[in-house]
Amino acid sequence: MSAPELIADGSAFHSSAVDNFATDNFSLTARLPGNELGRTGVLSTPHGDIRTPAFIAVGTKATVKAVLPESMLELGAQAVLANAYHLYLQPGPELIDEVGGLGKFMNWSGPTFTDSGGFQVMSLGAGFKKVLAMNATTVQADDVIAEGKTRLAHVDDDGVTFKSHLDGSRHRFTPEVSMQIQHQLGADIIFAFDELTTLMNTRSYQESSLERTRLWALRCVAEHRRLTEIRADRPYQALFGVIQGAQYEDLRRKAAQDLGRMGFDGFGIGGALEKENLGTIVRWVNEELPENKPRHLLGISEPDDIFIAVQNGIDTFDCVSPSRVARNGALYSLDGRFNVTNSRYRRDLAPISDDCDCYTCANYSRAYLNHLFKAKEMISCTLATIHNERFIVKLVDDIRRSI
RNA sequence: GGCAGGUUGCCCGAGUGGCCAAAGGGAGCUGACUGUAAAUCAGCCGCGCAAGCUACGGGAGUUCGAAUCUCUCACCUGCCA
Repeated sequence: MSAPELIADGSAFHSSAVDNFATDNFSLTARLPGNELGRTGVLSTPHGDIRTPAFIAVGTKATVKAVLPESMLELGAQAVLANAYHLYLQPGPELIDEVGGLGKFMNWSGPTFTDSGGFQVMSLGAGFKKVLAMNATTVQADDVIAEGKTRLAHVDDDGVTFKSHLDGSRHRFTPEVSMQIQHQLGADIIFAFDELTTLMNTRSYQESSLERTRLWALRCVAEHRRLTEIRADRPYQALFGVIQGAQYEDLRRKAAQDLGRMGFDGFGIGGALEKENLGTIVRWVNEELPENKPRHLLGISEPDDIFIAVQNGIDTFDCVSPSRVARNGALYSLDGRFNVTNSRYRRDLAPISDDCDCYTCANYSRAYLNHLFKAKEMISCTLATIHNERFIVKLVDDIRRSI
């Protein structure tokens, strides 16, 4: 479906029946042979199509850090994901609404996503980022805070109270508020407000949290419908529900069934994902979700994770890792990730990765990158990010072509 | 020429009798980073596997014990001639 068609179709979604509310914005184009879940497709948005599987670059504060939008386009990024919490604090959703929405504001003409602020419930709250997708731990507690950090978010059944990390001011997010902000930001694909737990939480906390997220999902759908009708002149924004449930099969399957019936346009899979169980957890969820809806894996993109995710039916995913890691001097190559700051690259005139077609590899050596990082030159972040983003985009392109 | 101050590990710099192989930075080395409180964070950082050795400008002393006190030499920095 082309963009104008989809906008025209928007009116069709204003019917009152929840089940008919969602868009028909996704079409499957191929399946991974001998595999029930893996597939390719096209996800249509008012700002263009996304060929899936696709890596969605993260630009939290309406910028992929250190890189121009033009460079992102050039390296093949299909869409960008920003963050409602961060843009709410700065510069404020009213401003972005006024100037014509996120894409226009940041000069990105392609598709855009916004995350709901749900991630910040965890990252500013319990704050143990380490248990997101990495090593599990046997310690279980419901109120652990990373050492040396002050808790900035408190959850209750109605919503979350945040203390701004910028100036300490208090803010309140509810499912409705998140929807309102995301409608003002105007991204093509927005996410339901959810609570992100960690692997540290107890089973009983996971259960009550999941129920909270389910009720929030219902409220998000209702508020999204209301706002969509009010703002019927705008391009339709697709709403994705977020499946939580941590490492528990019954909770994951139940969440997928529950949200699968709520009339979302697509789904995000989020929360505590033990790296070793990533494929299994994604499979549980995708076996339950409606097949004709896009599935986004939130916050995952290490190369090995990408293969597993796509095999198990993921269509899109986003991740800060390629850009964050790049800014810290870690670069992807065919032989794995390495730190260019290591002294052994001081005189290495080879490009970062053999067989990479990115701007950085075409023009610069490891030795030069090593120097730029050592000298703390800003361009180091730019060149390294361009490479890592291209590396992941190309990897996913290659996977898509092979399906 | 006189008076005063100074010389500490790769660099800057704290330390003025034992708790000093010597604070803290920086540099160097390594690691981490998965819906971004991140151009961030963490560890190592005289030699030796160790017992131990060598170290606070050089040398000589005082003391059970000196980076710390005394003498002397060298160099540096102020101010006065």
